[in-house]
Amino acid sequence: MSSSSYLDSASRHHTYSRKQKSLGLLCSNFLKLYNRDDIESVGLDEAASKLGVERRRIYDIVNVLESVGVLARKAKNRYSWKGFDGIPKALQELKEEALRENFCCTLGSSSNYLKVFESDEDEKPSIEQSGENAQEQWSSKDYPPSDVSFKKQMDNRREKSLGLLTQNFVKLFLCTNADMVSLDDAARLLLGDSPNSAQMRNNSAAKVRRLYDIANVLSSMNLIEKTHQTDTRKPAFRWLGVNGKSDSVPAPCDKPLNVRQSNKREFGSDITNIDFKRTKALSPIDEKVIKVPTNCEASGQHDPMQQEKGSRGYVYGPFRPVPLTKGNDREKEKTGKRVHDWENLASAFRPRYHNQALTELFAHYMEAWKSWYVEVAQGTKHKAHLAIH
DNA sequence: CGATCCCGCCAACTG
DNA sequence: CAGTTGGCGGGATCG
Repeated sequence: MSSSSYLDSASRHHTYSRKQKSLGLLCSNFLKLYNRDDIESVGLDEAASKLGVERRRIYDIVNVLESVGVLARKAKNRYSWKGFDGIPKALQELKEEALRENFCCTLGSSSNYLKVFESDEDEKPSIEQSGENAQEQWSSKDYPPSDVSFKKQMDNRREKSLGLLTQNFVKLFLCTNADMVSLDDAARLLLGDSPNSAQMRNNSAAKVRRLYDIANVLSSMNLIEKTHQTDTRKPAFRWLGVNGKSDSVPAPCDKPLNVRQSNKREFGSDITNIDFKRTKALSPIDEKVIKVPTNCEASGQHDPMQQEKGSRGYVYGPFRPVPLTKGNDREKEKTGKRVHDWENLASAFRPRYHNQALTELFAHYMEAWKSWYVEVAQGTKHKAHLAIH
């Protein structure tokens, strides 16, 4: 019962908000749900139902998370959770791989493209067993050991995968000395847009969609930040690195500053993504397709309406302040204070508000704002002329 | 309008 | 062959 109230309220203020279903938000929720030390395995179905989204969406997230080392494919329907701790290593490997492949570039102006080759294999699973026999790569039970077997178009599919795209996207940052890349450049670079081959895969537009997808989940992890070129207003991405603190990125030289520390991003109010269809699915006869078992309290809850815009489009969902925790550290607190057992709760029924996380987030928002304010106050356009050019 | 990007069809890949 | 993965791009939303 009560499931109808969703539709009811949805149709009432027929306000379908795309923001509430964004990949980034979903990723945040995914992270909130699994980013704890007692997690070591993640099931796709499990995640999908807990988060209240279709399976397809989980794949999107999982793919990019895996590319960054947060997850590792363990088996069908199963991923092992590495957590944020896995990121540094993954990035390191990506960087090495990039160098090895001469992925590096000069990222010139828009007229300076460069192709991104993908030699053969991609990254190694994770563990490097003194590989003298590194032929244990992905799948391929026993591919022809003979020669490279022409082309080896193996993974013709993987060629254009979100995962690979993600890795290349990240490599872009790891290799470049400027940590800001515009959307177009990224698209151009990752596309392997050919110089004169006219209507080559002109789908740059199509690829851009993927880029947005990737950017969204990467953003939700605070690895990057969506912005725009300081004067061109052109959309761009800035590398933030692992948890705000510059990680192992080489380039310590140039690039003036860049207060790389802005934890923000609209984290959602509700972990579950109730199924408010887009306005179309008005299936006449078809029953309401509510996939979430639901029946949590279904009255006035949810209320997507009450969110207020932050200074720059960051929305805060309705959160519920919690007495406990003054948390100042995200991701794995040192003071192993055993909070609630959300894991269980989550299993029992759909979790709704993640008090603790939200509280922490709020603190971070404040912090981020402060730093921004300072940053802005001290010469708005000033640390701008770096990046691309 | 153009920039974003969600949705979900359906093909490729497993098992 | 059924189930799992996940390209791909139509078209709704956002700004």
